[in-house]
Amino acid sequence: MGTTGEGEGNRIEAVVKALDILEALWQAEGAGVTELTERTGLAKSTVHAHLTTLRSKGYVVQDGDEYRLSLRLLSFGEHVKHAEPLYAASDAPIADLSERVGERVFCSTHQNGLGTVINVSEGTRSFTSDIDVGTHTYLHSSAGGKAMLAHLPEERVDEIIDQWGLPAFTDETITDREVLFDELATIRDEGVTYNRGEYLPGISAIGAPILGNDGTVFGAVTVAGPHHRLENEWEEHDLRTQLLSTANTIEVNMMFS
Amino acid sequence: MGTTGEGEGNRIEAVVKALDILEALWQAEGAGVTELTERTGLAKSTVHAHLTTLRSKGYVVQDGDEYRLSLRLLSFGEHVKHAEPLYAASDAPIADLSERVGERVFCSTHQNGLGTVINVSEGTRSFTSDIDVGTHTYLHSSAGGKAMLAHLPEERVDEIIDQWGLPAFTDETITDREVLFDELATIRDEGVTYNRGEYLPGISAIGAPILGNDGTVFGAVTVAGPHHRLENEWEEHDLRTQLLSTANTIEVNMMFS
DNA sequence: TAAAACTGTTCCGCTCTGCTGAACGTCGTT
DNA sequence: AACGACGTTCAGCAGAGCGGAACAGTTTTA
Repeated sequence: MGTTGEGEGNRIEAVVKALDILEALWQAEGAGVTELTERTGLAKSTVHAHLTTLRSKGYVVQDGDEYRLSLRLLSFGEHVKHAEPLYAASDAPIADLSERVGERVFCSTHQNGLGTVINVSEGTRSFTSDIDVGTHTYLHSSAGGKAMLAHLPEERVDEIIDQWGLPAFTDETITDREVLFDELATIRDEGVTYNRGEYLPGISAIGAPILGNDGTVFGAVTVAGPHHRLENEWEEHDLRTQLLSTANTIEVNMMFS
Repeated sequence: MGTTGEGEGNRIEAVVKALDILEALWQAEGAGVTELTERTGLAKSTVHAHLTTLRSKGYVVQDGDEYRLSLRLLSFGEHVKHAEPLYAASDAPIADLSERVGERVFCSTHQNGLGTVINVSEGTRSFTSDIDVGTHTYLHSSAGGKAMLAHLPEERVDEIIDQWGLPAFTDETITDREVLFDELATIRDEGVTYNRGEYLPGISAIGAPILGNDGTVFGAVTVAGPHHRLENEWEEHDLRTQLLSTANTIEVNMMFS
């Protein structure tokens, strides 16, 4: 996932460097000073000074010659999760849906033009994947993401494309602006989106938006699974109706919070 | 909870300030520039510059005149949670225990001389409390914390007391070094710890350590609930045995990870 | 056994940058 | 219309962050 975001002129370099180090530490799942100098391109002494600072504030722990992210970050994560109304509102509904269909169901929202998974309910037959709570996704390449894009103002969609582009993950990924806008139009008619291997080969998904009274998008619900299995489900159990029902339940929950 | 940690001489001030702002933003659950200047004691323009930096890196979002922590922090939180072997190892066992006893069960670990709750399983009769995943606790005032202290080297316990002190939360909190060490000795005999309103009035808890083969402590399991209810449970269902069994299950799980 | 090649850590000086206080623009209120 | 609150911008000085090199360990190599 892209690291920068925007240019935005006057940033405090020291803070940017500290955050770069945290991100590198995250990717590396723990690393030594030298490894971090390679990953960040900073001087060894600079990395060291930052690590000392981060450790003294409790965000990093030192374990012999290895530095790792500390559990301090957990409280931030839990905080933002619970601060997001969708988290509580989606908890029961997605658990219910995943139990009925047996597949993985997740609820995501958008921020800064990217999607973030904020709640996951495993199905009994869930495949293993790298999608978990906290995962960031591009909006154009996921079912839930497209469902959200379809209900954002068109100029906002343009901004997002300008900022993040339309990178391809598989041969099926939509990379053309016009094609995307066409699909968004049909989504608004049908109420749900499909994703057929546009992000991961062989993995399909169905997504529905979660809307407020005034039409603003709060997020999306997505059911994901292996391509063939989902196609069957879709016929047998009328997945579309169940998904819309779940989304609607979440919408109602959102009104009382 | 204390914010600093240690003196540690040469810290990068800009980074310290950025983290202070993040922490203030966390406490305030979103705030404007002016509120943050009051909370942090920094100049308004300084706060603004930091917020711009944090926003450009995606850690903070701006919503009109209010800044909030972004969902970006969620990926960090989930990362450290899953990087901690205790998380996966405790998931099933504590769910099982909380189902049987009906009370809230949580699993915590220690880092930097503080406890952190890394997994919670709600019981059917759980009371509402501010203890949740990510919550930091002082080790001397919680059942699980004392269970962990009891199996740390004595000099390490001294260090921790020197660093964090023995602050009192209720009249029952242990504030005397000798008393604490006496209690730690009896804990090692009995295998479990009790907490009778030492952190929250009227709330009791029972904790057991999670130990490795070589005797090192990985963490602790704790059952918490209203005082009178827990006393009954304790008699009826022999909570101590069930708790030790759960702790042991987690210890076994830890060996295969 | 010695030395070479790694680590993480410290030191010091230069330059650049982060900090501040004040001024600006823009809302909502009185 | 004047006021007060907010977030934002500006400019200049002092201090602090940065990097290169030297230090102190530990493991690997000859």
